[in-house]
Amino acid sequence: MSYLQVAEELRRRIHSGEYGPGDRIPSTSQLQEEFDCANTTIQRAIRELKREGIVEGATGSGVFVRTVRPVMHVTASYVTQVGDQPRASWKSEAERLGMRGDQRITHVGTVEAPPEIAVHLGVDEGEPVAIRRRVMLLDGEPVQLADSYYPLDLAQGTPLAAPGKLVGGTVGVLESLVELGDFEEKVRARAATADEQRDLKLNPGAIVLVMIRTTLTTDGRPVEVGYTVLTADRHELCYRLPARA
Amino acid sequence: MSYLQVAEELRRRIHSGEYGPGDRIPSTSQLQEEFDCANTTIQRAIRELKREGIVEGATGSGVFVRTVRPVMHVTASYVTQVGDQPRASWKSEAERLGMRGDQRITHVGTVEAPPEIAVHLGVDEGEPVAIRRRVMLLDGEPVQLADSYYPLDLAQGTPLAAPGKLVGGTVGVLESLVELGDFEEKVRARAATADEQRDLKLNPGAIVLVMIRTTLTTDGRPVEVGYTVLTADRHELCYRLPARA
DNA sequence: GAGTGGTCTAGACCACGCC
DNA sequence: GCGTGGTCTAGACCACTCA
Repeated sequence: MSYLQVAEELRRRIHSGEYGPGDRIPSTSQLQEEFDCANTTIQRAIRELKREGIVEGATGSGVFVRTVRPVMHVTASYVTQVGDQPRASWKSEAERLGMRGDQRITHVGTVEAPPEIAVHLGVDEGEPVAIRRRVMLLDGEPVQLADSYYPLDLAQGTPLAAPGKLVGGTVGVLESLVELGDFEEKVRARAATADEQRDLKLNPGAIVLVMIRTTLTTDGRPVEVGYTVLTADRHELCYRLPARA
Repeated sequence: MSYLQVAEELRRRIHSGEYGPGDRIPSTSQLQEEFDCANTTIQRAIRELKREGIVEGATGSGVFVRTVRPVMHVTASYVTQVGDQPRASWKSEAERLGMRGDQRITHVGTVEAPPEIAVHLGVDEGEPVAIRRRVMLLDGEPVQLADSYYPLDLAQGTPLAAPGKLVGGTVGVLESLVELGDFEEKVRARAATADEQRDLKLNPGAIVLVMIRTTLTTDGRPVEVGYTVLTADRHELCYRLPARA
C-alpha cells in the first residue's frame, strides 16, 4: 500500500459521504490496521489531505473532515466605485456572507522597499517607503495578511502614515489626496512561508493566494502597492472583463 | 534537527546564492551526515522545497536548484478586444516571452455537465453539454489544462463541436455566433489532483491556479464556461480594474 | 492514564542515471 | 555497479485531549 493509494481511498470516502463533514475519520492506528501498512504511511496520506484542505487534524482527539466553509469573494467592489454607492469594506462584505469581519492593524511605519514592491511603486530597491500592515479576520480567525506600501513623500503627514483605522478605507483616503485612475492586479499562488503559517495559523505547506495591487493616478503614477496574502481554501477572487475596450 | 529546520536552512542557502540556479545541492546522504539526522528527515525537507517550486529532484542524479523560469502573464488580452487589434493568442503571447506556444486538443465531444459548470452555464447538473479539452504547451512542456464547455444547442453544428483548431480562437468563433458582452472570471488555488499531476507532469502536492471564466452575451446569457488549470509556479494572472464604473 | 495525532530514527528496498 | 533520489516499515517518543 502506498501513501498515495491510502490518500486516494480516504478522499473517495469523504467525497462519497461515507465520512461526512465534521465527522471524525478512523484513528491512525485503525487505518494502519485496515490498510495493513505502517504508521508513517498513514500519516503521510493524512498530511496530503490536510494540504488539500479537506481534513483537519486535532492532536489528541482525532482527524476531522472539514466542514466546507464559505469562500470569501474578493471582488472589484472594494476599489471600483459604482455611481454614488459607497465602496464595499471588509466588514460589509463579511456581513453579506453572514460572518463577522474585523481587521487588526499590526504595524504602521517605514521600511526599505523590498525588490518587488519597489518595481511596482516606481522607487529604488531599499529606498524608504511607508507601510501599513494589517490582518483581516473572519469570525475572529485570521484569513488575510494585507500590507500596503506608499511613497514616503505622499504618505507623510497624512492618515496613511498614522496608526489607527482609515475612514473610508485606504482607497478613500488616497482619493482625497490624488486623482485615482486604474488599479492593476496580479495574482499568484504558492506555499505559505513560515511567517505566514504563524500569522494565519496554517499547517506547513498550506497554499496561499498572493494578490499584488498597484493603484495608479489618472496620469499613471503609482501611489499604493498592496501585497495581500489570502488563505487559498477560504478565498476565491472574482473579476469582470469587458468584451471591448 | 527537525525537517522544518533543515528545510529552512536549505532555503536560506539557496536564497543567499550559496546554491545557485541549476546547481546540484549536496546528496541526501551528505546532508544526512551534515545535519546529523535520518534519511527520511532530509527527504521530507526536500519534499517541502520541491512543493515550493525552488528545487527539482532528478532520480539517479541529484536534486537541483530550479532556474527561475519566466512566468506567463495571462491577461485580458485574450478576451478583450482593444480597437481593431486582433486578440492575443497562446502562440503570440508565448512568442512575446521568447518561447514557443503550442496547443494540443485532447478531446471534443459531449459530457454530462459537472455541478459547478452547470451553475455557471445555466443548465441542470448532468445535462449534456459540449466540451473542448486542450493542453497548452510552453516550449513543449504542458503548463495549462483548458476545458471549455458550451450549451449543446449553441455549439451543435458549429466549429465549436468539431475537432480541429478554431480560427480566431474560441472567442472569435463565439463572436460570430452571438453578441458578446462581459467575461466573468473566478480565480482559486489548490493542490493538483492526481489527473492533473499526470497531465501537467507535476509532483504530488504541486500547486495549481484554477480559473473559471464565464462568457456572457450582451443580454447576460452564458455561452461558454472555461475551466482552466494553470501550474502555479509558471503563471501569474493580471487584471486591470477601473476606479469608476 | 489510555488513546490520539504528530515527528523522528534506523534500516531496508527499488528504480534510475551514469561511468 | 555504485551512487542517487524516493518510498516503505517498525518502532520509539512527545504533546495533547478526554474521561
